[in-house]
Amino acid sequence: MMIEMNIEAPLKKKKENFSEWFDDVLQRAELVDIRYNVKGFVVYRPNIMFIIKRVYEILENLLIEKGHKPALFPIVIPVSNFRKESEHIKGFEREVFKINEAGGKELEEELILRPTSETAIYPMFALWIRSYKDLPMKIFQSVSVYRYETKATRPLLRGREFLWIEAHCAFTDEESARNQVKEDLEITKRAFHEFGLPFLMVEREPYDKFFGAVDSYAFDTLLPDGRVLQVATTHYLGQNFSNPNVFDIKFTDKDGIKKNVYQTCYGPGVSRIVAAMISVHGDEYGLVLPFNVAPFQIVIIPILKAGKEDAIMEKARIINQNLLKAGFRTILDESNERPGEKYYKWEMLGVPIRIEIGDEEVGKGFVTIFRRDLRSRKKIKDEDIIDNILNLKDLIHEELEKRAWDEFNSSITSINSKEELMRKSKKAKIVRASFCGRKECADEIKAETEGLEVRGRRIDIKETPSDKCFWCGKKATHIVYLAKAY
RNA sequence: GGGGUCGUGGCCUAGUUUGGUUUAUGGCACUGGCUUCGGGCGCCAGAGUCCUCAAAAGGCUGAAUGUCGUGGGUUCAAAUCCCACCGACCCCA
Repeated sequence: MMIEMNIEAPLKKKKENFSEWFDDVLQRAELVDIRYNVKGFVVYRPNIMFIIKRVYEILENLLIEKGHKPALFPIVIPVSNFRKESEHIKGFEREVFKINEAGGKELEEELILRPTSETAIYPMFALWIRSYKDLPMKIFQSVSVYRYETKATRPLLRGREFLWIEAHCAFTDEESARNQVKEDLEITKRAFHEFGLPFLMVEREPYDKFFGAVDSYAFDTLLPDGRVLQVATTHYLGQNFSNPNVFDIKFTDKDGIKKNVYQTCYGPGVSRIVAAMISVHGDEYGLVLPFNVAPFQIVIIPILKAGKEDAIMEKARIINQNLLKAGFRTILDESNERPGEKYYKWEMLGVPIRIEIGDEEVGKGFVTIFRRDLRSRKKIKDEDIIDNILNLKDLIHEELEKRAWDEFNSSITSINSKEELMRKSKKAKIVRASFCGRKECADEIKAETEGLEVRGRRIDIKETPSDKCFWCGKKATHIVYLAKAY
């Protein structure tokens, strides 16, 4: 049974002005406070930290399951470490924070705040790795990193401090390292399944690689304003960092010969993943969280009536206890607010399921179960509550994920020519086209289309291009996806 | 990197055009009370930048001084005009 509700929404529709909606929901749900007085830095408030901790937990568990071990490296890196890999330094030096003074004295050697930790971790790898028996070495850390972004900063989407996990691995040979990249992709796919987020899994074009990588792979998701957001990357580093001219990470192999390791690194962006979940699933009533991510999965609202308070509260407490025993994260809202006020509050925070218990529920032996995603109600008999929720949680997740993927897939438009692109450019969010692979072509596209970027080629499926590049008409080598990006 | 718009109590907003009658308008949120609860109801009252002083805590009262992002300037007089800085948003490269 569904009940139609014509209730004024606290937020505007996100499709009308995503930017405004996003800022508004961050404030109304008390997620981040942007008033901290340093540009590009925000305060993460409790409501979002509970979500962030769940995201970390999901990703860390997947990594640990695959044999990664946690570690924690210093936030400061000596400039001399940082300069060792020439491409790496070239890419990052313009956006690092530097410390050159402490205790009122100039430091002997300048330190940087990690923009990423290759140059902090790999010198230690060089000390730790001695034998092929030490390999593979798989280490990760959950930290914040610092980049002096010059483009406009946005809370969660692009900050000068952001949260992520970085996993760093070393192997005896190229094949093992390349397999690690595949494993990283699998981990990301599984995690994104939990998050209910759609993605494009691509290999970045050669000129668009991570600074210091041999090959770069990335996950892009799509925000409601039509721009894509890179939410995770994994890189095959080869021996770029391990060779004798850089960190010289070497081991003695079975054959007694000293060899340099092959490496990979992997970085899912936690701030951005949370931003994407907020943006993709949320609506004009606030957050909509996937069941497994939600810090609270079920909220129980007692609706008191004069003279019946005790019976109503007792039923609410019993049901709360039973749900806790069944393993759900629940909360019983016993505050003095009116029921309507509680509905708005918990809907804003995205709790997937709400159970309402009032006089009628007590008298007739049922509860009212409300789904946050559809905002619909059903009456469920007391004895069926647990079964119903077990069923409902899968259903909710399935539908949430499907809605997101449908929206995502319908945003991809295939294009055969420049003219077609210009004609459809208003509608097309993600563009699929045959491409020549030249950087000059990509630059030209970006300049002439208000920022459409070549994001790369898909790696989950093989796609055969037609013979001509859609833009320049020269020979096409592969199919790429293009989008405006954050 | 270039250009534009903007910054007023916790949040949003009126006032800026034409400097003075503003001890800054209204709403939300907040505090106390009534209301006792099926979508954030209604009514009453309060407080609402910061600091200092007097009075034994709190409350209350009174006084001086200040206040519209920060600092400086013009002026008898500045939220309002000018300059610089900081920050936000949008557009372009």
